[in-house]
Amino acid sequence: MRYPDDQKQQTHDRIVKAAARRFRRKGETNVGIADLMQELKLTHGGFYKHFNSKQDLFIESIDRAFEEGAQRLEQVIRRAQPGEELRSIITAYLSPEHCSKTGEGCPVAALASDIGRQPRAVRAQFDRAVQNYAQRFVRFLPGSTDREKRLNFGILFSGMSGTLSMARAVSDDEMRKRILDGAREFYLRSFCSK
Amino acid sequence: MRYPDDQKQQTHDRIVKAAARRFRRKGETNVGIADLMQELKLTHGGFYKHFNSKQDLFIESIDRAFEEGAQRLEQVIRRAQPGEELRSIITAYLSPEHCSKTGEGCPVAALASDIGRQPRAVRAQFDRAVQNYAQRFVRFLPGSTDREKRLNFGILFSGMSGTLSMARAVSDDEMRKRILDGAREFYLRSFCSK
DNA sequence: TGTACATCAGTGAACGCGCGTTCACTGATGTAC
DNA sequence: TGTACATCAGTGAACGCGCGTTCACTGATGTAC
Repeated sequence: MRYPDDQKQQTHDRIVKAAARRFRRKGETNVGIADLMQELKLTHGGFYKHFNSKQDLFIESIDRAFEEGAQRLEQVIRRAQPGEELRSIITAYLSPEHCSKTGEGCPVAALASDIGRQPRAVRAQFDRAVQNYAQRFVRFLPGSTDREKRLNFGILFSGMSGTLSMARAVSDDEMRKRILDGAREFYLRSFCSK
Repeated sequence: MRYPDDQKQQTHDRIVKAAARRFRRKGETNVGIADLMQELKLTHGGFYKHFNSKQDLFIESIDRAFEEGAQRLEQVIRRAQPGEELRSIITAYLSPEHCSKTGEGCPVAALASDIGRQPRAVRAQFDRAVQNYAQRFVRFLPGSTDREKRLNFGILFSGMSGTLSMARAVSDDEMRKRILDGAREFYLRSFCSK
């Protein structure tokens, strides 16, 4: 073969990585295959050597975005004082940095409403990605049973994602800050002081 | 004039009303002018007698969606037992009915991430609409000052909107139910039992 | 070792299609005389 | 009262454009002999 053995896989990964960011930043419909490939110094024709359709790429991108998000979270946890893990998670999630970096941030906050409009195949992948994501972090949530911890995970993350979306939609900087600060205090109070 | 005096205004309103639903159901980019006009038995050319651009329609639709949302909420409040208003609001917001009716439901849950990607003009209108919406309901929120009530309003509604978006994105019916039920209990506990 | 051939990731022109927007036009009515 | 004209909401063909997808092709390399 004229290309190194793993070249195809590498290109595939580069496409998914770039797409995972673009989809979060611009939304599903506003990402074009040609633009995306051009960013990677490739031409649009080659795209279909790697994916059957834009939808397939979107599905893989969801997975990738959750994996990135999980790794970011694990880093936050590693840097936290023992016992302060959840506090760190909430503070990082509702920080101005996370708010401004949509493309590198939480896929739920960036894509939930897009995904709600997608066909079942996409939404089923979302289910799996969320479940896997949850599994890696439930242990830091309050609750005496696994069920309870999972429930709290869903409440906390879906709530924070809504706050983040809202903060991003708002145009006034003061208003955005108030939304983020208010919610941060609330979630810390509700989940970290028991 | 060949048409009744208020015909133009009426058509304008019909377009905005239909658009407010479509935008929420399908997302900003997935709504086409021609389809929208066809729904109203009109042709696409006439659209520009009423609006300068699709963006202008989107801006008016945001207002309209919030107004509809506010009226729906006021109806919920009117039907509630005195003192149970906030409880009714939370229960209605996180109900399966609201979850399944994206087009008729809360504009924040349906459009927040779309709006975050829009130019300033659109987002500024969103600010105003949210402020006005808040003003009509803050009195039902807990808090000893107006500032505190407003803060709680933002926390509660942005949180619930995230939960709703998440519930809509998920493909598994059981999972969706768990998300909604869990969050409903949580918000009732946090905001209604003090 | 040298040569002919097969492989296949990536190229770029072309496809049909739907979009937002423009514009010359229509035709029922109100108004001027 | 009758007629000519102005108005203007709505029509529908046409515009340029970008999209997702297809496909015949390229050309550097590995392999067979």
